[in-house]
Amino acid sequence: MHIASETLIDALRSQGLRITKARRAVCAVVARDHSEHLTAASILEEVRRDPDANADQSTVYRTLDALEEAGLLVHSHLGHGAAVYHLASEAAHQHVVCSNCGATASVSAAGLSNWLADLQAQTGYTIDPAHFAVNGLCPDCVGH
Amino acid sequence: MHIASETLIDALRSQGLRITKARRAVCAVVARDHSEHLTAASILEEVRRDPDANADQSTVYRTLDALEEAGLLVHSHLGHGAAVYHLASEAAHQHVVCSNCGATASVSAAGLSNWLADLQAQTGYTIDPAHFAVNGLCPDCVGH
DNA sequence: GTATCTGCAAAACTTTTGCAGTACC
DNA sequence: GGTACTGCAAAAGTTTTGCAGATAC
Repeated sequence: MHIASETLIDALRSQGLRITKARRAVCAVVARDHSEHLTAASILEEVRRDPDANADQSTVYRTLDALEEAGLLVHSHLGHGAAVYHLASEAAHQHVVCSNCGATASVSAAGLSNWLADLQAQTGYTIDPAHFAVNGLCPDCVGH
Repeated sequence: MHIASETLIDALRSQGLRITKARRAVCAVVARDHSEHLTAASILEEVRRDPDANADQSTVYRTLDALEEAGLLVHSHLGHGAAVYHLASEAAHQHVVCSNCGATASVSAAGLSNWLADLQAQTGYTIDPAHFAVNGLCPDCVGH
């Protein structure tokens, strides 16, 4: 899955939001590095790597919020540390995080549907498979 | 499921740990209120309600760590806020958390086994079903 | 021109840590 | 008596907020 920075910018524009240099910079990083586990801190670091495109921490958070509000981005909590951000269009996968070393694995959405339906039936909640992580021990750590 | 404060105390003792007033107080709260979503802050608050049994924040965290180390307690992350603590003996259930209002529901472990086996097969991770939450929208919030 | 956005700085919140003194065994 | 534990205070890490000035439309 690929996405152009312009797609993100256009979506912000269509929400009536203003297009600023800082927002362009954040969108560029997200579009470029969306396959990594982007945190607010790593996005900020990438933005600052470009001397023409500075941005403040708080602006990064506010831009990420705007992108989430627009439905383009989601964040997940992988455990103790910072939240990670993904494109919503790529969110149909699940993170498995090692409780010990923090390593992560991704699992496709295939095979989740029965489980999601069960959960939904039992709770009445509309389950959002994009926004969760599962903890476990990775093969390296299971031997303890 | 019921557990006596003494069971927790005894387990700490059998780990060679010393039994102090602060540890007794934390164990008493955990034993009494384990069915609620106990956070470190709420445990501290309960401990301080008893004028004879004061304890510091850091002592609460250290005691909770000791109980986890002893295998009696687990914590889960339900989203943005503080971790919640449960007795390990009660941990075989799953939390579903509303992304919007924070309401939670619990789901029994029944029906998870196929899904866990799938995850385990796909990732090689030893999945710990005690330590995760699922996000969604509760019935009240789904209408937005 | 004006409402929105930015940067800065500070605060909020949860959790961890260093250290000198206390208390358990 | 000696080691382990406690309280205090401060720090660490992530995210939020208030506000005066800047900027997009």
